[in-house]
Amino acid sequence: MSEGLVVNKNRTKNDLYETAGRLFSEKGYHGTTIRDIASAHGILSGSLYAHISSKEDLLFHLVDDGADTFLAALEPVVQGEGDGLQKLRDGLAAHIRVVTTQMNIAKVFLDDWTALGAERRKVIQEKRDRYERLWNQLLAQGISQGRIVTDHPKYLRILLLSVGNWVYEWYRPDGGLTPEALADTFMDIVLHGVLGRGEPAAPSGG
Amino acid sequence: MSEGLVVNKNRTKNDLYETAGRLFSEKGYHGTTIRDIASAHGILSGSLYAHISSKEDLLFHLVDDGADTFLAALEPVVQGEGDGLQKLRDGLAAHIRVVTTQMNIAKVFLDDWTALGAERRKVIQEKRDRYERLWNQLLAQGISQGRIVTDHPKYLRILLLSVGNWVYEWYRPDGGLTPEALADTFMDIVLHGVLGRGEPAAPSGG
DNA sequence: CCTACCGATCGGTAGG
DNA sequence: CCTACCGATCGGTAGG
Repeated sequence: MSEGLVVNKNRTKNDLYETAGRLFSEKGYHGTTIRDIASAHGILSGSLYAHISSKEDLLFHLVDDGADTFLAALEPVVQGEGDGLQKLRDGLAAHIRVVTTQMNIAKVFLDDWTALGAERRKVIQEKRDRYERLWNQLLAQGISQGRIVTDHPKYLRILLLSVGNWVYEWYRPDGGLTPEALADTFMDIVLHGVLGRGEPAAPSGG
Repeated sequence: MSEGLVVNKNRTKNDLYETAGRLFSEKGYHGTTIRDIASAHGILSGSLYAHISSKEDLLFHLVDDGADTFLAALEPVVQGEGDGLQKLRDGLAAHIRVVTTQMNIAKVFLDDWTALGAERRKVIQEKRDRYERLWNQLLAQGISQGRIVTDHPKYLRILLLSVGNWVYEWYRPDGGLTPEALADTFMDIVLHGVLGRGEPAAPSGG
């Protein structure tokens, strides 16, 4: 019965990653000090090294976790059966769901991975490439089914990922659209276009 | 006649801003030291302070310059006469032109402005708000002319700016599309959509 | 996880 | 723009 009172105990490594992720997301990797992280975690800076071996270790863990999260969200969509249009929408929703529900990890993955040393950056670059290939597959499926028609699949991919990535810059969890509603809204624009039937304005003086 | 030999002299403040902009863009504000900048500029770190009064001064100048550059590019488009569709395309082209031809300034403006102190961040926030309002005006013009039809003008603006901003993450000046061609490609997708005439896949087992 | 500390580097200054 | 430097803070360690 007294276990409800046990707070601030039994902090796990996950707490530490969460704290670091929040701070890196807010102030960037280089803008966050070891002492910031330790202080937010409620310990002294030297004590951090009982859990990690370097600041960059912390960054790599978060970035790698971010990469895996995006991959794990998209892979079942690409491999699934069904209509290519629906799958594309599901892919965008999966991406936006990661960005909105794991905003810190997504932001650190997207923004701070370049702070990694060459070797670890290469590991992440490979996962980024894999993620891009998954998107190409997803688009290729919709195109081969005739559900998507475009002369510029590459720029359609760039457009979708741009809009999906940029979500972390403006999205606020409280009171906004759900990730699914967001994906639907963006997909509606991209699928049907926004061109009206109005005529071009007459050249002035004509 | 000997003036052709006078090199590495007469460095101006603009050289310094360019150097700082390049380094901030590459490694971020916090990832760049005063000594990095001085060294790339060919002087010692203490000598920088003959030109600037603090590292944050340097950042503010670059970010503010970036804000003004985006505003100056978009304002004539919004105020100009003509077809709302063409103006929207011109607005996107103007934005992408800034990002691609002044990539360092654009990146520092978009990425590093949050490193500013509260007061200066507020100055930039106001210019960001102004820029957003300009985009809303531009969209409203196209909508009132009936050239643009959408239930979600806010998300159309977000989509266009997302795709415009993210350009700095992947664009490489050599061998890529021109800013105008890029804007045309993205606008084509957004105006006409990419929905094919294919039928939805039949439910499996149906 | 703390005490106590390390060498290196940070942004910045005085005086020329 | 250099010489010569400052106090503060950085990431990290030894020993408990």
